[in-house]
Amino acid sequence: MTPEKNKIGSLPAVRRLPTYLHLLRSFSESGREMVSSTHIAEKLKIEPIQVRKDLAITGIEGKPKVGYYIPALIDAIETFLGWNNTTDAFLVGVGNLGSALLGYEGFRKHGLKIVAAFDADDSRVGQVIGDVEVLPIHKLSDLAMRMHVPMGVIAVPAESAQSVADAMVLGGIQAIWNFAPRSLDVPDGVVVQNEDLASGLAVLSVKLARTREIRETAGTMLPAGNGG
Amino acid sequence: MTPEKNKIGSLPAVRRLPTYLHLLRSFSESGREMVSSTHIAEKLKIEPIQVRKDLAITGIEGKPKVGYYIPALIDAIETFLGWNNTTDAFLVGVGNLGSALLGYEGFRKHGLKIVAAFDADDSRVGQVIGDVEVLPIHKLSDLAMRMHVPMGVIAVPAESAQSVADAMVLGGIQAIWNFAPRSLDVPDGVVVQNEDLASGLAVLSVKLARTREIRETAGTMLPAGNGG
DNA sequence: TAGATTGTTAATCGATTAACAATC
DNA sequence: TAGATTGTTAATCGATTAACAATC
Repeated sequence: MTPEKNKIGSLPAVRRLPTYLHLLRSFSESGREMVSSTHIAEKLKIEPIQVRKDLAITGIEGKPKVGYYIPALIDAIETFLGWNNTTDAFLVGVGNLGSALLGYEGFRKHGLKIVAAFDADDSRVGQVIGDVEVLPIHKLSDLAMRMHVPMGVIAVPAESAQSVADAMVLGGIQAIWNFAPRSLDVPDGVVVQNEDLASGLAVLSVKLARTREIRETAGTMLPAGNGG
Repeated sequence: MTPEKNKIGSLPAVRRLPTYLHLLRSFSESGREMVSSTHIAEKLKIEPIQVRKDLAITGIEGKPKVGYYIPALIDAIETFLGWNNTTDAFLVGVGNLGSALLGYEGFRKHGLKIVAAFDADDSRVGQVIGDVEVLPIHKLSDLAMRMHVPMGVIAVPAESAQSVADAMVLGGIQAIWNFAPRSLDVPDGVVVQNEDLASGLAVLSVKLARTREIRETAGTMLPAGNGG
């Protein structure tokens, strides 16, 4: 009954929440007020029951026959994710990916504010990317401690990821968003989210290979393709 | 028995394969030849049985008591993912993220080669990023058709993602790696992999909130923090 | 009211984990 | 040989889907 009990929600459901949020915001911008699970499901090509189950973890309640009140739903998702409060973060590694993350305005809408960037490469130190100056990596721990920064983003090569994580832990950082393709050793109480882009590519590669097989098999089974 | 029957493997398992691959390559570089599931599991902090199950989808077989022969294992994973052949791809949208993807050398190791980039913004057309010149978006369909490009990468804002997908489909592209935060309408036979960075951030945000709750609860239950 | 939609409770499905025989 | 590790078959766990009573 009470919204937001100690529900955590299944992780797959949590992963889907930002997708709902995007859609709801676009509905909201086009002046819409109410939406049903059926309609959301159609747009996202999933099942209505899954939509209702997913939204339930935020504590929101809809109205039978009517659906959900969009502003309340947006607020419920944002609150559940903690995205209506800003979380400060340090980013380490201002190569291609790091610079892209630093320059991405959209994180603001996700409550994430990168307040400082670091790099081990002296030639990058002093650069200003986005609004942020790149600082030498050895200043990270101390600064994180003094600023009580809760989150760190790792965008360095695999080889240096662990040492960066160590520095973050030393600085009291509690959550690490890790874009380096290797697993990190951190003490209990520090949470890590690995974001290996190669995972998505792996799935896509396998799917592509499969559709090709199907296509070829179909080809040998028919007299001829309906050629062009 | 025969390696690579029509096994597809569970998607979560496929997502983990690149992680194994990274680790195995680093073992390989340090001159190692054999590895057991136990050892892989330790490094990645997962269960040995999961490692064996995951590796089994590639068709590889290990030897009792000894483990797996690393070069064969690397080859099996690469073959399963199709990463030992190069897949050509077009990338659309050379903003922050698009440029980062374009500049990322590591995709070569994943069999992905971005052979052309496109943008709707005239001021970006003609720029050279990585080795690739940025072309006007209206050339995409025709060029994709002539070059038989199988894969497209979408790195444009949500609003223009669908029209880019349409152009890709028109050009005969069969697999779309979509970094725009919205779902795409594509015909049957075209596969889409959505890569919404916000999903990972959502999970991390919820985990962080949870650890904080635990910390605070623990705080109220103890006489005092072991201060500093 | 009648009907559409929610939210709960149960059933199914798939992935992970456990147990253990086979084997080098 | 003895023992460690694989790979198979079974059990558990969790997420998705289905069925349906509650309700605006």
